[in-house]
Amino acid sequence: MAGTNLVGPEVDALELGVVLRALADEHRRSVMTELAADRTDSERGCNSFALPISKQTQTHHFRVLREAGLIDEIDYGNRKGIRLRRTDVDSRFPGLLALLEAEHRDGTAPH
Amino acid sequence: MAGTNLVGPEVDALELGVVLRALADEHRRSVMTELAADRTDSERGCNSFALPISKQTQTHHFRVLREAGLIDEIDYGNRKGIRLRRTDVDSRFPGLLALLEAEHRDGTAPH
DNA sequence: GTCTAGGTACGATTGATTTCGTACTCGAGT
DNA sequence: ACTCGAGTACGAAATCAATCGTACCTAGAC
Repeated sequence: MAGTNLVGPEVDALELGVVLRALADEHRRSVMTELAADRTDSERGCNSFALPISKQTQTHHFRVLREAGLIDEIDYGNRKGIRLRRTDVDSRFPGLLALLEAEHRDGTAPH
Repeated sequence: MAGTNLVGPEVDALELGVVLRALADEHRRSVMTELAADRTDSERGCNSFALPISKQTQTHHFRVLREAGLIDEIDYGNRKGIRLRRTDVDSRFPGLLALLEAEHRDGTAPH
């Protein structure tokens, strides 16, 4: 029941190159802009992002985000939770999440 | 003698995806971190960056940076100048250059 | 135990990106 | 005019990244 947290790099091991390569992909960036815009930092399901790609490819993208140190993945066995590593990212790359949050406002249709 | 400025996108046309893809490459990012760290924003020669790649490949990388809107390229015919579009980048993506500048401090050997 | 929904492992394919070889252009200097 | 240094154009090779098909695993519901 208590999911196991899949490992990612420590705060001090975060590398800008890896992070920027992770954010270069449109799908991964759309995930990150949503996470950055949600200030509650609540855990989210993997398929709450409505990505127009197969589940195998989603697995790949979430792994890239985790290995870049941007998110935590919590493995429950038959499902998975995603959470933004906001404090870590903010401390290592201040201003980065603000850029993504601004992009989310631009990319979200006004309602 | 007065070089012609090669065209890049207007400020409002800068796209985060294009910018992040441009910054994902190590060589292009090393150029950008150097430019971001130099607060005088002086024009620089193309080969003042000591990139360990052929000149054809350098041409390619500088073009990517220009088309992303990050730099201006001034063509003098037999040589070329590079200048950071600091105000444009700062106004469209505030905080981005600060991230690159911080990376320059980390990546520069202490002397 | 069986079934099902969500996720992963592995491999193959496809597409994009980086890189460079060859040939060419341009301007400065002699 | 000739040469030289710096850069570009074009195309090919090589490398890397995104995508998916098939098969498999896991926890929960029945």
